[in-house]
Amino acid sequence: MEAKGVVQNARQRVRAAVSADIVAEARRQLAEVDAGALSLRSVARELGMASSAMYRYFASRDELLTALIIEAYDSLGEVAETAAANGASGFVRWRAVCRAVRQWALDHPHEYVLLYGSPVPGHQAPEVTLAPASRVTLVLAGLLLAAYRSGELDPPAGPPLPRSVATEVRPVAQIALPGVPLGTVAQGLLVWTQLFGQISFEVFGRFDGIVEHADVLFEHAVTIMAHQLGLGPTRTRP
Amino acid sequence: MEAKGVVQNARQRVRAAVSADIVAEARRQLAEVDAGALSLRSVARELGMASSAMYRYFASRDELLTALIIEAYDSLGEVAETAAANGASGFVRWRAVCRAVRQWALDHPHEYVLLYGSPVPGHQAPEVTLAPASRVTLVLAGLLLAAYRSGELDPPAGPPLPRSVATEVRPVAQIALPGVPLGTVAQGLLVWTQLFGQISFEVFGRFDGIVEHADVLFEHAVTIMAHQLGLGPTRTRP
DNA sequence: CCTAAGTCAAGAGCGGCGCTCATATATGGG
DNA sequence: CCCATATATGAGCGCCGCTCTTGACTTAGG
Repeated sequence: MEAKGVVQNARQRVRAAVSADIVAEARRQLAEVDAGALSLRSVARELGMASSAMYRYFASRDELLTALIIEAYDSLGEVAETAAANGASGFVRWRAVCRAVRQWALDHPHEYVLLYGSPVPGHQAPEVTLAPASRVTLVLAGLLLAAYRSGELDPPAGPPLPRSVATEVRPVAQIALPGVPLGTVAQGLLVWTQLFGQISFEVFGRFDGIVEHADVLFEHAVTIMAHQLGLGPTRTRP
Repeated sequence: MEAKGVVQNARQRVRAAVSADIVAEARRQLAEVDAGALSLRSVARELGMASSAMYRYFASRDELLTALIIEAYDSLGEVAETAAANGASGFVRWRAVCRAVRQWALDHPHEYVLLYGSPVPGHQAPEVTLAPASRVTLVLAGLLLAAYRSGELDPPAGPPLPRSVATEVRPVAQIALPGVPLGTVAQGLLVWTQLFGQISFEVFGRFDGIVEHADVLFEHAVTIMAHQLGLGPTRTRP
């Protein structure tokens, strides 16, 4: 067992560099071609190395895709965290995160598809992606929790929460939103799917010919969702 | 120019039959493998014909996929239309359609992915898919319109509708929901994305490890969405 | 300093893919 | 019946992911 410091010997150093180059080139190609069409051989060709040499760095095409997925999740997660960092009210922070996630999706459509589209042919999300994948979700949950604790949150409106839903939602609440009313937690889950449903429809082109300015609808959706969460902007000053 | 009747000569007859066989076999394989992995050669192999013979029936793999997409849209559309056909109230019909669409998605996950997942590698939705694709949407719109006309619909609640959203939504309203308040139309669009966002999250496995019984959450989502539309079950008898 | 171990890139090769094309075979209408 | 025409075939091209052998290079130890 050796001392594991940041300092690496020359071998590890060049290995890490080549590995990074491969991922970078793959990410570059992902901007031009979709994940299904991304090929190891093409990446190798562009890097001037034999395709077989790839397998010293990634055991399979799947593993390279996994690296790209992690990178993308981290990129999106950072964007979301940055957006959530500042903001006078919970609503403002919520809106900032929504806008940031949408903008990232529009800026990196192929990577968004990689994360939130249909599972890539044959690709099963491995364990290692779970943590980076949860960053965005945790940002949203943190936002809601902070708003609740600062008393910004209206109690859940609308129909009463069925017992079955309360039971279903309780574990989530205990882990991510302790103390928050279960009705609000349930709304949080619904809003979570709605947010990504909205973005996915736009990125996947499902609004084409139906909604011309998706940004206008998105802004409205953000407001409505905030309202559903009890995060209305009208309540900033009681 | 010949007389175009239903009666076909033997050539056309066998051609149509073979074509149908190809689509059927492809659909069968789609239940086992995802769209990206579906191959012409495999279908041909199973049908006992040369792979090159496929190209007499479908100009490309893309065209076969298009045929499958149309078939799937029609299958889903019919399910939705059937579900919407009966029901005492708008809410009951709405719920029936939601449940039917979800169930179809769970029963045909690969086909659902084909329709509502990320666009298949290189595949651009061709003109011919537009009509079948809109069947489900039209069912939902028809439902809403009928509920409005029968006076079942509560006026839109929540924050007032910004002018920009009203402008954006007006064309949709004129085409599909004439007379319906624009606030409700906007809600309709949001609920539309939310419905498929919810189903997509479930089919794509995004609830794994977070929500155990997605059906419970779905039922709740259906209720909440109805409430947002002004279709609450509490208002069935004024 | 020289050798043995460990690491790496390269190239050939396997089977599968979409797709094309020249060629052979039925088959139906005149 | 005969021939134009629709249909089926198999070889082949250039991709793909992936494996395996081979040779070269770096590193560490005697």
